[in-house]
Amino acid sequence: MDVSSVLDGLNEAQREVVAAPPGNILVLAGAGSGKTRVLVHRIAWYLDTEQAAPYGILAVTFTNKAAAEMRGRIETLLKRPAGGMWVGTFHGLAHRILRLHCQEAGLPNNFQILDSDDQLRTLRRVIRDMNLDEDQYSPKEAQWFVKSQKEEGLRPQHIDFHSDPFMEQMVSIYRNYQQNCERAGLVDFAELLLRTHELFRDQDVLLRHYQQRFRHILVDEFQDTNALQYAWLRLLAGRDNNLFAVGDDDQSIYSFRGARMENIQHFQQDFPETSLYRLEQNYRSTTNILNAANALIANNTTRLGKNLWTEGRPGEKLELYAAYSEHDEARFVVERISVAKLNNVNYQDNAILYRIGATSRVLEEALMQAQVPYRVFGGVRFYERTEIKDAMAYLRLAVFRDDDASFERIVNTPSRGIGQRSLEEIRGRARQENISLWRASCTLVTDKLLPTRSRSALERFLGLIEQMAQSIGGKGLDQAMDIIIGASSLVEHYRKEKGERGLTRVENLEELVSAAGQFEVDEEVQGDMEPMEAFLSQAALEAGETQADAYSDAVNLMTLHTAKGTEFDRVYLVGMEEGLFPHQRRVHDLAQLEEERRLCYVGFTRARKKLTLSYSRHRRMYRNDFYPKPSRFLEEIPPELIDDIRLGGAVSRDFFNKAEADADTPFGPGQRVVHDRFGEGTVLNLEGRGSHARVQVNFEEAGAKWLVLAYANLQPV
DNA sequence: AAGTGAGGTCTTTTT
DNA sequence: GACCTCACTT
Repeated sequence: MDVSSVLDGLNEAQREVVAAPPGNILVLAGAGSGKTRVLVHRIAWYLDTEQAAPYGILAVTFTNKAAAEMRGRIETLLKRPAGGMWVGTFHGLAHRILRLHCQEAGLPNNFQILDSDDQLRTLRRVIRDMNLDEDQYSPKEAQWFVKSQKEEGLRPQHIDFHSDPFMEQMVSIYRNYQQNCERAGLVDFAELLLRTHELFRDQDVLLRHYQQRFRHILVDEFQDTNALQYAWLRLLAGRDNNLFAVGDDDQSIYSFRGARMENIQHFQQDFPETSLYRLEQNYRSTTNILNAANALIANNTTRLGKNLWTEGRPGEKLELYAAYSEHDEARFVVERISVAKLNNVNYQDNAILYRIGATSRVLEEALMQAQVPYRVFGGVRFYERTEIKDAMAYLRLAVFRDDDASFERIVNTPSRGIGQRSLEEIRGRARQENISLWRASCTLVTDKLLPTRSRSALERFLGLIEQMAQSIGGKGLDQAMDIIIGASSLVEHYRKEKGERGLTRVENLEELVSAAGQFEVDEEVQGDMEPMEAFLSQAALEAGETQADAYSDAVNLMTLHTAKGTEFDRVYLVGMEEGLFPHQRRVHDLAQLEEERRLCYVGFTRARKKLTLSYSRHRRMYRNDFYPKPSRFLEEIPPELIDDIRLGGAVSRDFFNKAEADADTPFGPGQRVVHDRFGEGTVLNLEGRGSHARVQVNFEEAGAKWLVLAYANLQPV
């Protein structure tokens, strides 16, 4: 085959990486430098030069989206399906391995996956059963503890609690939780990785099998790997295989979920004879944007070092808007977007980014008012919604009775007379005999150990599940789902919920039936699984989308974290305020502050043509008023790269010094207000203080007027 | 056992 | 402003 086509369209540095001799390779690739591109071409190059068969390649990412995209790009490049290659997420691949070797891994062959929500519920249960104070031993904290211990590769018996009674108790919680999971055949996310790691570590034959198979291992976004994933890779790569890792330490923004930037820094020590490459040419942004991003990130001390450059033109300067309130800020952004739309900039080429999700509300209101279509990324995903999880729990229980998490979830949903008392009985029995809740219930019913009323309620529930299991036998997935939902009375239950909420839930349940109908076993990813098995695990492993219609022309709203990996012509980064960004809780520790700065860097480098920053001098959040200072990150940008803007032509140069002014008047120029008699208008000017304060408002109908604030009863819009 | 109202909390996110 | 948990009532 023609090798040159794989190298076509790559720059010198990229070509060098793609065609590098085999061995361990670390590629430090800056934002927009063609990171994934290089990885995809590297795979194609292996195949085309016949250094590897698809069967010998393992490509790993973090998200399902990235995995799907990678597979698609490989196939496009090769112009044929990439059969036999393993492409997936760490968790997806670990899951596949565990399914193939469940016996060796000590798991039942129909084990189920416990998602974070199930895990938290289970832990809360465990803590209560231990009669511990939930304030002292919070389920959240226990969840964090269990997760981080597992990520360190530690089982309860390995943990040294240094005779600290609190830690000792945490270890007990971990132990009991794990016993619960074993009994119920449940595996949480971290467990997927840890089990696989232990499997490889303890079963030499298996390890050697996979080591000999996957001669070429490729990892994207390497800076996001956690300790366990790193150990996993080290084990699998062994001494002889080729590990190809691509990452950017400047875009490491996930330490809070266990990611270790150090993994990049230790790579060269841990993987012998590593060749290091850098990709520093950026193909995305203008010089002005890149210079701002470079200047910003240069303030970080713990960097491997990299400087992005571009051959592009300087482009427009950055813009900075100092708003009077979050409403003013939102209106400014919406107005910019609307004006741009008139100049043929599509809505979908704009993104509004923010540090925390709560910021989106005001922006959404402003967009809605201006009738600008938008979509918000993030939020609760399809398979995470209450009603969907309920229906899935019925299905899971019908398929696998020992699934305690599902049992707990639906035993009394909808309410059927099985209350706390009965449940305590069931749990006690389960613990005593070390059996699942289902089996405990069965013995309680046959031994007639409950009050008649509770017993018959429980008996009806057991009968319901048995009957479900029978009637879905041999049926297609969608039919089975339909039967389950019908028999569960969930629709009737949720229809009772007030307002639009209940309606959406019922719709979602209907949607679930069609999702089950459309589900196809992905041969490349789940070839070894039964459809039902594949469906249930997929629901847990990839919780689905939050928003569907990707094709419509709409403004994109998302948090900075969600924005990683995306790019847009025009980016609006709002809320550039101390306390909000960098976030209050992350300014006291240098490492955390630097991660905030990297987050800012990620935000800047999303923009192709135009980057607009804004902050507000007044922000009402939760239930408090804040008068924040502009973010320190703004001061780290060379001033000559920024234009600073005021609507109506008035430009203020000294925005850094006057953040505290006008703190006692709720209105500032640019603010939209409504007056009882004159209707809506925009504040033009302000004078005086206290009871003498007057505002000049330009009303849509009545024109410009001066009003005394104390009498005018103006309301912000 | 089930339904209602008060009170506390509120980064970021994937699997 | 919204959500979740808990305590109280019916």
